[in-house]
Amino acid sequence: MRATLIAAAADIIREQGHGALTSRTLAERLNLKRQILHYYFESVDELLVLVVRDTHAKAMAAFERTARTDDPLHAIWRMMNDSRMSVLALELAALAARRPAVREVVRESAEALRALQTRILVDHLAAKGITPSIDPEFATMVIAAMAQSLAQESLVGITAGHDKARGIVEAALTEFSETGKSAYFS
Amino acid sequence: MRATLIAAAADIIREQGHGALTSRTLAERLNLKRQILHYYFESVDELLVLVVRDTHAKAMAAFERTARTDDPLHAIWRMMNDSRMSVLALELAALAARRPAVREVVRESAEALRALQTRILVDHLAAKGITPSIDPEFATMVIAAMAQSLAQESLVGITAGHDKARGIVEAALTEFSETGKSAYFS
DNA sequence: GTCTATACTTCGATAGAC
DNA sequence: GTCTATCGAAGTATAGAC
Repeated sequence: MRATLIAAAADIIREQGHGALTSRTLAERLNLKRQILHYYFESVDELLVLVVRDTHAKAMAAFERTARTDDPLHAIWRMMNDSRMSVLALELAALAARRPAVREVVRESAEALRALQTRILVDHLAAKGITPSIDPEFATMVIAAMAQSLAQESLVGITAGHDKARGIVEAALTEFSETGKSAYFS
Repeated sequence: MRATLIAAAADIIREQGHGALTSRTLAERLNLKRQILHYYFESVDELLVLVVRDTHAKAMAAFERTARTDDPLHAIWRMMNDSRMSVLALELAALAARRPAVREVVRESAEALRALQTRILVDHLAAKGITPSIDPEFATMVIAAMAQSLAQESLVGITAGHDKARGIVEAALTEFSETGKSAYFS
């Protein structure tokens, strides 16, 4: 039941934003009364921390799976452009900025995910015998920044230039993935 | 007095996040009672829309000034990395995602700012007789995405890799600004 | 384990005194 | 123009019945 509540909380945050997660909205989604939250969790903060930990564990596992594919760079880019992941990440980051109890766990999660993505990139290039002409951590940061920016803009209703931008990024990833350089990001 | 309230609202949003702006916090900052908001504005939504419009006007004017400097690309990058601007932009975007009344005006603002930045970039390269090897709108999007991402991470307490990333971006801007190409972003 | 009942706080908003 | 007073709605949280 704790797991059910954590999953439902993540769904609400993803679908309606972190401001929409209250004891009421959570309970209503499961046809329960709002006091149920305090039976399973000490406070809303405790629930939020568990949502972050659960989301983090799933994201780490998913990124680790991409490392075992032919084209890990594109797989990472596709995952970060999946709105189920990007919107939730966006909301949890926004939440962390204002909730001290959530901040530390989000910070650790973000740093671990970045390190994992960088390691996947480095391993992929090493396996192909490529010495990249760009700092791998920087490449990871740019890819993540672009994916988050596109997601954020979509939430506000901005889509102009998105298809073009995705096309350019994907072409650059293909080149980088094969040569370690890029006409766009090298 | 309306202008004073709008400015104070922007300060609260910048310093404590959009969730901290209420009729109470706004009034207390000016040593007034919370009902004052409803004398000057119909609703909180109306105030927020005016905060967005005011912020937008100031940002447009500031970016237009960068067009008349020697090095408009670095000037734009510096402005977007100024935390006074980047944090407020971040908060207003987050607000827009959840407040329908604010969404449209933020969307228009973001699109106009992007168009202006792209025009400044195109004009700068044209004045130097450079034909860029990268799409100017895409370059604008990447620069904005990086600046916003660094600001967002800073709010969560992440600073690892930031100095390195800024160094790489600035070196790339220098090269791009002079040749239309870049070893990093071309 | 889930419920009812309840306490306390803060929010946005309105009415009306001064 | 700013105040006091007041409302209803929604939030977190606790106590106790079943």
